[in-house]
Amino acid sequence: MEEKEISKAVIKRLPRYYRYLGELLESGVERISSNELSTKMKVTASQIRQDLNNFGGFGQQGYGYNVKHLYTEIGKILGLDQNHNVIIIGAGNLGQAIANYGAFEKRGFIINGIFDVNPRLQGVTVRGIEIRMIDELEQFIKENNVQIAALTIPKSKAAEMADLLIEYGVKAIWNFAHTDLNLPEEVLVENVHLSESLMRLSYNITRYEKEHFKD
Amino acid sequence: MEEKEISKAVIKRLPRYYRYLGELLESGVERISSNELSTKMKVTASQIRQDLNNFGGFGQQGYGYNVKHLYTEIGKILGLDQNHNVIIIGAGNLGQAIANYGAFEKRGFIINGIFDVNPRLQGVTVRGIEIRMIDELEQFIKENNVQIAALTIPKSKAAEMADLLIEYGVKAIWNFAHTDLNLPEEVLVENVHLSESLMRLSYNITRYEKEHFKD
DNA sequence: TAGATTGTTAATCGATTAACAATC
DNA sequence: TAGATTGTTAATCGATTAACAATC
Repeated sequence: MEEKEISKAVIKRLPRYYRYLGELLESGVERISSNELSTKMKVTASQIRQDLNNFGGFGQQGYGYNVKHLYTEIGKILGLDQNHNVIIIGAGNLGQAIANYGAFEKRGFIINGIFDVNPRLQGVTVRGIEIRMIDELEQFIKENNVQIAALTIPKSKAAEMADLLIEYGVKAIWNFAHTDLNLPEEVLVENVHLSESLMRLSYNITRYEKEHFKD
Repeated sequence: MEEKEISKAVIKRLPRYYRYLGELLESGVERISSNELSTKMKVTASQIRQDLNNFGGFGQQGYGYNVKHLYTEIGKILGLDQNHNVIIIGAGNLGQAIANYGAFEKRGFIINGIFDVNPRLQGVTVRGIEIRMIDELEQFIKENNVQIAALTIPKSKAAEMADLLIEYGVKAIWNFAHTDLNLPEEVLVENVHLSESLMRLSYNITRYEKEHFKD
């Protein structure tokens, strides 16, 4: 069975579909057409149909899409029907923010460990999760089948720590450090570069000001 | 003078160029060719030259690009040569993480206020910045010429708060709430949807597992 | 059956890469 | 001047949108 490669652009949009469908589901909507959804989401109906058809025919001519069914199916595609064990490396504000955000657990992302280098934090708990020291890392990853590590440490330490995490068996890194990690191809990395996001905002402010107050 | 519209794809890449050039500068590199940079950044040299030429001819034939000069120029394009006043709405872990991240100030993003609804936090300081109550918001925005608001509150309150911020004069919103804000066209919004980022990671893990352990 | 809406092919648009003349 | 490398045009590739036959 030849799996056709799904483009990154499509994958990037999937979680947003999932979010909108979840909200529709909550508000009791049973079915929706690509056209109605396109109005809500401000994308073209054509794109919605094209995107969904990458994964199968979820709709029905003359009817549209069943919200509950589509929601479930996209959830499966995104792997949200399975649990993922997550650890957080770095118990600073950002690490704690992630640990405290309950909605992740609801989606199957189980945070079962937080690690830090600061000995003062040893044993402190965040949302019931004990902060551990790095010397426990290897054993913990292996014993708890940890798949994802959220990396919320300064960039100076990030590359080294990422190597270690991969060596110990982590499969994917959610990287909040402001640097690119150079890891083997099979390691999955999702970067969250907040400073880059802020710079894009700054670019747009600057351009807007130039356009409107040029003199 | 007719400004040609710069594509979003290009703008998205600019901060990454800026980061790499900053690192080169720090390590004392004086000049670099599109080819060398392309190797470091894992993009094509052609793309680098095309991207930069949207903004002007920063290079020199036979020489390449002067690192210092290019760094400065990209900084200007991104608006990092000017200060931007930022407030944070929501003094939770995420809000505090942003407040505590010193590198933003270095880039001209001056955090001069943090707001929350929790009266217990009134007067508490984060990195020397006092947490204020929402009833002070309007006056504060106007008196301090606040351009950017980082929105780190639960999604149930986000839309309403965003409307308020715009009404009070904020020009741009850095949105961390897991929802889309429907604001007037001229308001600039940069979304950071962490749950969507995590879902993309989950998608890739799931697909990877299917490919390698299909049976 | 008539109406609605999908799934899918074809057309368009935009972004990336390749190529090379210009020029330092 | 010869070599290197840009700036820029042309070619390719991929993603989005439009159109419509299939079908519920």
